Amino acid sequence: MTEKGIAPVCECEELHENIIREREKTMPCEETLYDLADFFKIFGDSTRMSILFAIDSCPMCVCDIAKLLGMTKSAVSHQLKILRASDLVIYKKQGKNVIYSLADDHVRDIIEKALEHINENN
Amino acid sequence: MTEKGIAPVCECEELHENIIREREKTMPCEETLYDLADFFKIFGDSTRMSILFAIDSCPMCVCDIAKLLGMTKSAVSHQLKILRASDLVIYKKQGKNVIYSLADDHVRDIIEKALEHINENN
DNA sequence: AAAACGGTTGAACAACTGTTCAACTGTGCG
DNA sequence: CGCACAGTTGAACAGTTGTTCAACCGTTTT
Repeated sequence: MTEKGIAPVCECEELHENIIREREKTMPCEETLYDLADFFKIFGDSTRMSILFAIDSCPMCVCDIAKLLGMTKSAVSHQLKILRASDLVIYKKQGKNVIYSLADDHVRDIIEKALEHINENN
Repeated sequence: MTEKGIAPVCECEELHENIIREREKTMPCEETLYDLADFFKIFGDSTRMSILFAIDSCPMCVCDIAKLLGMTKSAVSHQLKILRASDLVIYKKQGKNVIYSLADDHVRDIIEKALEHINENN
């Protein structure tokens, strides 16, 4: 509560005030921060991560994804909707089936980097 | 419900069964999937994203971060704890202050890739 | 020693998120 | 046509998550 308001009371104010002002200029706009967070939120679920790995280099229909992951079609479909909305997957209809595949290589690149970090820090 | 059980009833079973079996072998182990998701979950919050940008190339104390982002010290500290646990930030004590900075360059790389994707897809 | 400040922590609450369930659409086949 | 199946969708429920609040610890200053 004491941190709020126009007049901060922290004693180090005079010392670090310039640092804060400096940083304020180089900070990305709020919209970018939200976009970034929303983007990463998609990857922050093991189900969606599984789906991405499943269809990586091997397009699959919803039914097969569900069977592979041991989930209901409904649950998979809900997650695919989210992945679609983020342009991470594309799909094409093939008779009764809907075949999903990865949208582009960014997904692979990002996951690659993440694996590097995880492996380095056990 | 119909999807569960040992005997899948999906008609396309015979056709795609081999695809599923193939994919099952190349799927990462469950632990890796959870680790990946947990890792990305950290980035999936605009507050934590803001903190990462704030201390990027400019180490800051908790108090300054709080003032810069217009948050309480408590809220910032809670998030820093999560970032610490994921080895994304490091810190050193300096008198009364605790100075936080980015742990390594992976963070920058990953955010870079994400920005690419976002900018391409509007 | 006492006061002041930076920082951390746990509990509580509100907001969000993922799965389930049931109902529905659309395509293919007998 | 009518049935079976693939897939989607909205509501509901349970589990998770982020912020607030209050109390606390450690260091510095007077």
